[in-house]
Amino acid sequence: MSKMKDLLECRAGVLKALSDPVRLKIVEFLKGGERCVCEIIPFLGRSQSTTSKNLDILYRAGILDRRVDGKRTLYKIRSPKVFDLLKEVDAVALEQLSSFSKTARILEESLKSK
Amino acid sequence: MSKMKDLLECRAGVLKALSDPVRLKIVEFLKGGERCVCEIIPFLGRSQSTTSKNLDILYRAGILDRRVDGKRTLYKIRSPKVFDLLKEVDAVALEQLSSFSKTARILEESLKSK
DNA sequence: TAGCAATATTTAAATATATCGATATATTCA
DNA sequence: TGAATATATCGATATATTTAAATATTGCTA
Repeated sequence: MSKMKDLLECRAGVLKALSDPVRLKIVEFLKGGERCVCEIIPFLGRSQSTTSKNLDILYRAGILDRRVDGKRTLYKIRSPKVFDLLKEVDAVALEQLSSFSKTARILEESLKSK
Repeated sequence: MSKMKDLLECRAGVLKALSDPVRLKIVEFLKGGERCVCEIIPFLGRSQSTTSKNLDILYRAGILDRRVDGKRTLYKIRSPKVFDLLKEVDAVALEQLSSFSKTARILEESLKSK
């Protein structure tokens, strides 16, 4: 009965793909819709190879869709459910960290200013 | 204006704490309510020090609460919102991976048998 | 076809993470 | 107080991750 183990591995896969600020930034950027890698690179401010690798990680985790158009590659969010997920992450971070004032204040203000 | 950066770091913190199968297993176990470390150790099947360290990671991420009672330490889920979060993770994994049949089938069956 | 442009992939180095055995710190109890 | 128990912390090691430079690949365009 390692069904439970498999479930936990799947969950961990999605969570791990999202647990990096650079990749979260990509997800935020793609909120605006499909984007070319050539637009994502300057937005991230990382090297081309780093950007490409992080996009690939999100793609293989099933979070992004990819489409080749000529010599461009375009990425987009596969399902808006990711945003529901992130909303829950914020809720957990907010509620559960509200005692540890510093982090909570940062979060609260970040959310307010949206 | 690195508010966005801070927000992303907070998110990444919560996500990173949860992105490990051992720690997800702890969270599942604590669904049953508050538990003593001495109960968690045999359940996990990891060393005492590993167990203690993983509990600490979840505690410092604000996901678990900790209470000392005599020579025991008891841990529990700080807020049931974590389960909402994990539900969204499952939803993303399911929907977005359903094309990659293998992983999806594993997940689907895991969820069915609950 | 030659050459350029956009991406992906490979490689290597730096950093982070997971794990365990050993040791330290409390707390209870005789 | 001293022994026993429960847990945390330290130190070391193995593994994984992140990143960037260099290289490879693919599709345009002249």
